[in-house]
Amino acid sequence: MLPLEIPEPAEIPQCPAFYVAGQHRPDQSVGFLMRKVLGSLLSQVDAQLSAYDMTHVQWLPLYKLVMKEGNTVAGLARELHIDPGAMTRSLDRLEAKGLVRRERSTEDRRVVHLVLTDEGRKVARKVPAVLSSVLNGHLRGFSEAEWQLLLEFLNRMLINGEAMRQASGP
Amino acid sequence: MLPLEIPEPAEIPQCPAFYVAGQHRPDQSVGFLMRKVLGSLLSQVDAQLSAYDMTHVQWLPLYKLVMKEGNTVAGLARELHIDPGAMTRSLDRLEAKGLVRRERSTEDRRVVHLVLTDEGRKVARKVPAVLSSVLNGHLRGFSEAEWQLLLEFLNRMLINGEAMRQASGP
DNA sequence: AAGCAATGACTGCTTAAACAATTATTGCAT
DNA sequence: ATGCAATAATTGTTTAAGCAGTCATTGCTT
Repeated sequence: MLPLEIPEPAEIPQCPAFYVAGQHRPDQSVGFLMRKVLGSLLSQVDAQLSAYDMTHVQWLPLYKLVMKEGNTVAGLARELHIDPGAMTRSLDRLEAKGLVRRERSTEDRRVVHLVLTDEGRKVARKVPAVLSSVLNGHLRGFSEAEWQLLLEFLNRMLINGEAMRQASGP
Repeated sequence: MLPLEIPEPAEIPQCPAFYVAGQHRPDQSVGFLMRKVLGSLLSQVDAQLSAYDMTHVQWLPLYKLVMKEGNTVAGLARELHIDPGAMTRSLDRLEAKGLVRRERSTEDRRVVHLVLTDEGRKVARKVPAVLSSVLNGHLRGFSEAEWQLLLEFLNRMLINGEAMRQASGP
């Protein structure tokens, strides 16, 4: 006999069990849905920026730079939640394209300041408008209150996630 | 003179402009927030499944297989929104680990049916419970109505995205 | 029945991400 | 002042995603 495919119940007690192991339909999973929505957002921004031969891996750092949210390798990596090593190599490509320049800091000789070249700034300045229009387009039909509620939900999930991390992690 | 860093306004008219180019704070962007939430979800599932030496790239196909949502390379690739070529190579690794077996279909000799090995089924059956507990954990404090509202919001964003795609795409 | 577009799986190539280890520099502590 | 932990950037290696192109098979079409 083959073993039945009924998964074991989770050990962790849950207050309201929205999801029961092995019983959710994919279109009801916040995880899969968010995955799809995020994919839709990114692919549409990418499409609108394809004229500049950039994909989100490349325009995200430019965006953060032009918005002045970080101007070092480690800073950008933290902002974008990617590994500093990966960031270094992405910046290599951006530098090779002449969009970004590296300048070793004089105060702290460990850090490298990243500065947009004129060409880089020209591209980076296109990003915010595209980003806004794609976000707004996906929110068509939402009321202001619904939008705020969505942001609140996402923030609450983040806080819950952080709490879980601290409970199990260190 | 350097050019001022004020981006041009989006050409596409928006009904309620939730986002104005260059003026949003990162913690108010549904995009960045969803990115963070998704990262939190995946990293916590990964952590709980790390005993099996698997990351989401590997347990996602197993999950889809055990849930019987697709049993071919192309089918899984569609389900997971990744490229068939990437799927082939992921399956190579899963096959090398002895978790999945490929069986050429007899009816349609183009397709390869994917079947979980006993070992693969053993691992795959762990996934749903972990997935549920992580999702429920991130939804702690949500009422049933709030959960449903969140799902509704995400679905509406998806539909909007689809509409935009058709308007600009083909 | 022959031609042909569509489909499924796969491969080569480039870009990218995580992880670990390395080097240089800094600041803190005693 | 010296030692030492922390930080910044980088590199090597493995795993992975996207894209284009290939080959075999299928089914439609006329």
